Amino acid sequence: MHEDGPVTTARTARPGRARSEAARLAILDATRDELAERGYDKLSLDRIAAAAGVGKATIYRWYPAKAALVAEGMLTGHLLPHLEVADTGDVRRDVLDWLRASFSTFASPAAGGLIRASIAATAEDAAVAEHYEERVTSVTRAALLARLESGRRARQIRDGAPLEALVESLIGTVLLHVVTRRDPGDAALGATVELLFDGVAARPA
Amino acid sequence: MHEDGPVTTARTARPGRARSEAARLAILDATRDELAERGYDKLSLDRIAAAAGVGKATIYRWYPAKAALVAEGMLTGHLLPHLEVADTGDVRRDVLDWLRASFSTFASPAAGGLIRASIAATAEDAAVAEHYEERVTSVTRAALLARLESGRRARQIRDGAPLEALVESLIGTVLLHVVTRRDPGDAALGATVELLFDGVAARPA
Amino acid sequence: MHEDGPVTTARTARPGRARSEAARLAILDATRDELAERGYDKLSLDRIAAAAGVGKATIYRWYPAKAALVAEGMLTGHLLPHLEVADTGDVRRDVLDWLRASFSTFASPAAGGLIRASIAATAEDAAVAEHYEERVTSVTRAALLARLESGRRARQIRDGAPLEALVESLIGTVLLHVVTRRDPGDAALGATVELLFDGVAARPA
Amino acid sequence: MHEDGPVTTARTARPGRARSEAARLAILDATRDELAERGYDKLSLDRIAAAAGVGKATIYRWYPAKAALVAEGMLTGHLLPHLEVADTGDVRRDVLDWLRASFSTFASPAAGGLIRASIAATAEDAAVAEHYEERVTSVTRAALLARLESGRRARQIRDGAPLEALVESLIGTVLLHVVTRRDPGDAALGATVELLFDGVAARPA
DNA sequence: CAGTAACCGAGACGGTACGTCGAGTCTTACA
DNA sequence: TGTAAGACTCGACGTACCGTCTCGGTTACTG
Repeated sequence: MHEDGPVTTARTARPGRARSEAARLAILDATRDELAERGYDKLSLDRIAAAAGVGKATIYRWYPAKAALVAEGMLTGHLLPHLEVADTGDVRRDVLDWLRASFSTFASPAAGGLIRASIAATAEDAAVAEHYEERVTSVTRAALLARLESGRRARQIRDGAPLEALVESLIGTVLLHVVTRRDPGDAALGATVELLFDGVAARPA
Repeated sequence: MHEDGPVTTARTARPGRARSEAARLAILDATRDELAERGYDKLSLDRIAAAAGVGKATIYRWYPAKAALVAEGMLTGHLLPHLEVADTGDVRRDVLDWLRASFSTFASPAAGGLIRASIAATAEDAAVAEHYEERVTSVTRAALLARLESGRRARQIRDGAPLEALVESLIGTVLLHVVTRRDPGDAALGATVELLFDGVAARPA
Repeated sequence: MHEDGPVTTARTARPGRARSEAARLAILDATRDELAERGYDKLSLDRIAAAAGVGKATIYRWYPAKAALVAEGMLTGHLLPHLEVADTGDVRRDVLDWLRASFSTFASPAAGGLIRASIAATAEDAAVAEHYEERVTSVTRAALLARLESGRRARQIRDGAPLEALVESLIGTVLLHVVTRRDPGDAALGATVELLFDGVAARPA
Repeated sequence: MHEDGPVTTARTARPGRARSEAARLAILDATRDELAERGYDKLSLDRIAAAAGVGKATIYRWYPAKAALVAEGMLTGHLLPHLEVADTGDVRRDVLDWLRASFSTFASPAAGGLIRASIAATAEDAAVAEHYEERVTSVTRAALLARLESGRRARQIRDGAPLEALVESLIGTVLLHVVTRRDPGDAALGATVELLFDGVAARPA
């Protein structure tokens, strides 16, 4: 009656020197700095390696290509900050605050450069796009959707409202302004919230 | 590449050649093909020059850098198709049709690759972003806005409605799906139109 | 692209910028310095390119590989000095002087390093060996042979003497000492000349 | 004899696992194969380690550097075959046979590649050159010299003949042909022997 | 006979150099 | 004199090795 044999060693104990998590994190940090400073297509793996104090081969040992490195950085939160959606009880106000926070975050050169680099990487590479969707956008999407559903339960949002479409419009609006580098005034953000909650259709009297 | 007609008059003119517009158009065509096939950051001016039958110096005579070439290509319509906004009298339907046409256009690999390359170029380079906004987005923006104002005059849209915000949401929604390569079903497009016209707010009975 | 141009452009007048002879010479000079300092297998094309003020691609435009670069340097005399064989009327003395000059030349670190690097390149690569034989060894061989034949005409060397074998022995002796870095004394050089002229066989009384 | 405790470790046996002679021999065999196949400067310790079924650190535990490995391989006879000098009573014939055997051995691709790799290593590295001289060349030198002195005792070689110079010429001639990859005919070997025994000087009648 | 110290295969590490390719500039021959 | 062709410098790419440093694990001497 032997218990579990060497089965547990099957996965964790490879031969050879263990891979250095410290090196991996140094690479991601250096990548974030380079991306913020120079953008995606000016990214140089030579510079990243030098800045991280790492051999170039180590980068390729972890990530097969430049795009994968950027993708990994995004999904581990090393590159992009996470924005919470508050719940004050007033769903319109919480959505507006999220919009304001998003725009003020991405208005800074560093965060703006990072997000634009991520968008460029996403636009260039389908695999990166998938990572981005799964690990970044979907988190934001879910957070917004949860807040909206909470608002519906609070009877601030009507039953049957197209909440998914609302989320897409919110994120899309932010994305559009980030890409075109336009800064909407606070009034425009208010107008967006008005639009999404009240619509534009003429009301039958 | 074609021959200019009145070649025989060359004696009276200055020595040298006067054929330039054909080369310029060949460059733009080759750029469009390369962008659609390989994307922005894999764009090679050597390949473009070879494909256009043109010397590299000729490209630099017109465009100071790679980003400027892409920007110029976009604003002359060589890269991106222009989508009309119809006016059937029913503004909801016309907006929905524009959404459908946009998605079906960008779902094709060629047009999708082009628009994603443009987005990457835009995200990389502020000057390209400005060009893009001035010559491409603003055209679409104006066309949509004109249709919406026409709808307001027809009493299908209420006075004081945030039409600019609506336009941003529409374009942003399209942009988001293009970048993430997700294909919304037709039902989702209908939900987006419903959202933008009717809002989500609970109505006072 | 049409082909009704003058046929006379066939070989000498290619289109495009002419290849820079100055760059080629700078490459060879830098190669010589690197070889003398570090030897053949520590030779770095990056360093050569930097020292010559030349792009690495330019080196590869001229020479397909490291070995070919070294071979070309040798055959153009950029790497190895040429040693003359004097003709004072006394063939033994002239041969001895050539031996002395050869050893004193190759005893210096710079010339010794160069010749050893050339030997390493020759030993590594058959194509280099062929170049070396055709352009370097054969010149020395011919010069020595000419002097020996002149000595035979002066009745200092017997008819039917194996002059080619003598040349091989002379060059081989020099090569052996260069490779093993041993410095024969002057007496040993004299003994070599005595050997080659008088032989070792016992004489019938 | 009481104060210093661990002095007794001066015995041959150290604590810990003994070094594996089998691993050392596998390394030398793999080195020989790699050298014959690819030459000295393409030698890869990674490949040697893999071929020998040995960790790279084991190689460095035995040999401090690539050059030392090659040197050690040469002096243990793992890399180069040893050529005997026969003694049939006829010294001219024995020398000629040694020359023939040397050339026929080094004419084979494997032995030729090995000897050329050794020459390259020797030319590159002074320490290797010293090893080579001490353990390889000097053995051949001594064997040839012994045979020549035996010939002198048999009155086939005159007293006072420069035997060391003869040995240098013989080895140098072989070396020269190995490096330049030229194959002398049998007649040329005969001419070399004639040269070394009879000289080239005109004889006073 | 249990400890333990040096060994072992394996392979990741920081580096250096490779040979290729692309950007943007400059030069030559031709039209 | 403008254009194609293409060589130029510069610099990044992704790969291969070097020589070193861990890993987990294996002998074989020692206490």
